[in-house]
Amino acid sequence: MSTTLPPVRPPTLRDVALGAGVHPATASRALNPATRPLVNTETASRVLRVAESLGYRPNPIARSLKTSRSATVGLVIPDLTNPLFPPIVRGIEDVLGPAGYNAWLVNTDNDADREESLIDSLRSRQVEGLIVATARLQHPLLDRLHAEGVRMVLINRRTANADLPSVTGDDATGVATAVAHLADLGHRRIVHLAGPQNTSTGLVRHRAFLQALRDHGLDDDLGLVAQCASWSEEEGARALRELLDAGREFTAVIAGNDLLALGCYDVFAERGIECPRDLSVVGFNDMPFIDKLRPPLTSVRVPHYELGSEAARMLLEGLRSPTWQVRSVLLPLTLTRRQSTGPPRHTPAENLG
Amino acid sequence: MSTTLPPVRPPTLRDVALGAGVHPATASRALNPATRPLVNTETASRVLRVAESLGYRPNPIARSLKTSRSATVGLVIPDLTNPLFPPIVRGIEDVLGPAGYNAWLVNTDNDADREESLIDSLRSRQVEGLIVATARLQHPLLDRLHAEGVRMVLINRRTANADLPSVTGDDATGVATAVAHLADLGHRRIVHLAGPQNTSTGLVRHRAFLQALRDHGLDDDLGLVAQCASWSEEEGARALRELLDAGREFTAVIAGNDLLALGCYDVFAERGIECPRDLSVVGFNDMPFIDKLRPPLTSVRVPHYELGSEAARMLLEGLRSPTWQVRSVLLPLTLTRRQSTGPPRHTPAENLG
DNA sequence: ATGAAAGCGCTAACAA
DNA sequence: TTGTTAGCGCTTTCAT
Repeated sequence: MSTTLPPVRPPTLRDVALGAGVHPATASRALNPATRPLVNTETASRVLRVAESLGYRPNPIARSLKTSRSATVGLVIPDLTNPLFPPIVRGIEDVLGPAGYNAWLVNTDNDADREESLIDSLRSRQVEGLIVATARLQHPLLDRLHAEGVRMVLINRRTANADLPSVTGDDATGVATAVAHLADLGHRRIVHLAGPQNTSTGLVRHRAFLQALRDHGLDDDLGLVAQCASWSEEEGARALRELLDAGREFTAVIAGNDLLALGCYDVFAERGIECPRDLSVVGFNDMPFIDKLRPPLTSVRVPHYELGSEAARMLLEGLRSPTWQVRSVLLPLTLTRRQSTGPPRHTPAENLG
Repeated sequence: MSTTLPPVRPPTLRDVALGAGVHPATASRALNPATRPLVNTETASRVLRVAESLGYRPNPIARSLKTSRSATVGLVIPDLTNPLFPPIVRGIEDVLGPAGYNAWLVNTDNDADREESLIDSLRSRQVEGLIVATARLQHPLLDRLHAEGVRMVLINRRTANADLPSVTGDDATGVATAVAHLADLGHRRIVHLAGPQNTSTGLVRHRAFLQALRDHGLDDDLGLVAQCASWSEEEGARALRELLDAGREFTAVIAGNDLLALGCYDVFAERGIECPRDLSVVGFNDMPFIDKLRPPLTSVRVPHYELGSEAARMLLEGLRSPTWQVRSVLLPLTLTRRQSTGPPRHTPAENLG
């Protein structure tokens, strides 16, 4: 004997206005802290009370449609399964949240088409800015977005186009520190597993490596660098095997990142190489759990959380000021010394008393 | 002497309609594949041509406002820095993408308030469903959402309320397999580091452990379980120390998950315990890079990618059919045997010929 | 201090 | 097959 109830529809601004006996426009003004001063204090509090009692929640979609804003920024990640990114995301969210912004994450899987379509979908949802972790040195899509005036900060990697604001690690200094550490231990023949040269991290670390060798008066013949096609364990293992098979003599390896270094560990096991007695290794990033390896990996620590928080701060600044002073920030890196580096087995003659 | 140009406004449906000489409604029908059959083939192709040439992109915000739909689902993650989740996300996106859906990720940081506000923000953005990885056994918020008819699938963990559809690993069987493996190796005194008992994974694994001990006729006094307050290395280390300090005798540890097992490794180093000679360890999840530990960790593999893809399929089904047959799925787990488990040092007397 | 009116861009009855 | 009309829920001139 029950009467049919109308479907429960969430209360709208109109309902609040009706309940408070005011026009929707007035209710809108009362509800928005920025415009609240425009309305009579008593009226305002009445509106707020009614809104509260009705459980009114403003509809952000309607608001976006009207204002073309969304209080949201998009986060473009190449591969979430890389342990690098979660701390970056955390850093970004910790800054964005208190500022009233949400972050929407998308995962491109390192696929340029997917990247374009995802960025498209974010933009059409009125995200107010982008934080992009997928930069390649040549990146027409990002150049175009920048030209269109899209608010955007690159993170972790940069493009060759220095007009795009970015927050990255100071890779060159990081590599120099790693080389200095190994040279101090007595190493004279150091090799580098270079990451993809179409990324700034791959290229900068590679160049800095060669420069550091020269600075320390170490051998810098090109045979001491092996190219990796991707930032993966497999490529790291392949590259190290290549150097060993070519009969190169070396006592230490600087890997372009920790995943490449992880690949080296596989080769150690495979070929009975003992680390660091036979070969020292340095990684890059100091990613989570890397200290749990045997031996724990010496790695150049990149402050990922700070990368994220700094990029978020920079973007917020850009969203606030219409004329945006573009900057690029390099954050300092530090070497975390662990047991994967030690003196070379045969101390070179020139180092003996 | 330049005239002021109007700001470049992205073309709207109206612009397309104007260009094609039709009414906006007709243009809308032509543009939407589902309604295209309603319009004259020639007209349709004309509209499409104009849309193409104008670079028209439908505005999903306006569409959402009108239709109350969004082609988007929300993904609620407790802590993205846990390596568990990236593969889950990948599995979800791989199913959602081809179905025309986007996923928006949010990170609750295990904070119930943050969780509520983020879910709120997703819902107000008209997400059509939720995949929730934050379930606790008692979870009033999720109960309420379910009661409100929100389309939702729990993943990895469940609530005590079995009405909520879920996709989880078959933890009980997984634990039984681990115990069987250790028993086969000759272990008689096995301890368990139990994860938080307010999560289904923590509780189910704990109970299954006790059951498995009984099934194998092993000792099951309660002193062989140590409680961990969180799924962290620190708690794992603390719990193991507690058992050792209490003078418990045991030859093997089943950790509630890999992070707890990682904590055990710290204690091994600290106390000069050699694994597996002095103590065997089994982890849970088989998370990335866990095979790179020394010794590589034996772990119960949870098929995270499949958890994600299955949950996504289930949710899509729910979105399509108004009457949703709620199911809960348990995916089978498998033991990945590595070098952290071996026979106990002293084979118990009853096992000697 | 408040109300009236218009419209953000789209879709879905309904009518023709 | 196409056009008319109305409205999703909100904000923002403009007028009072």
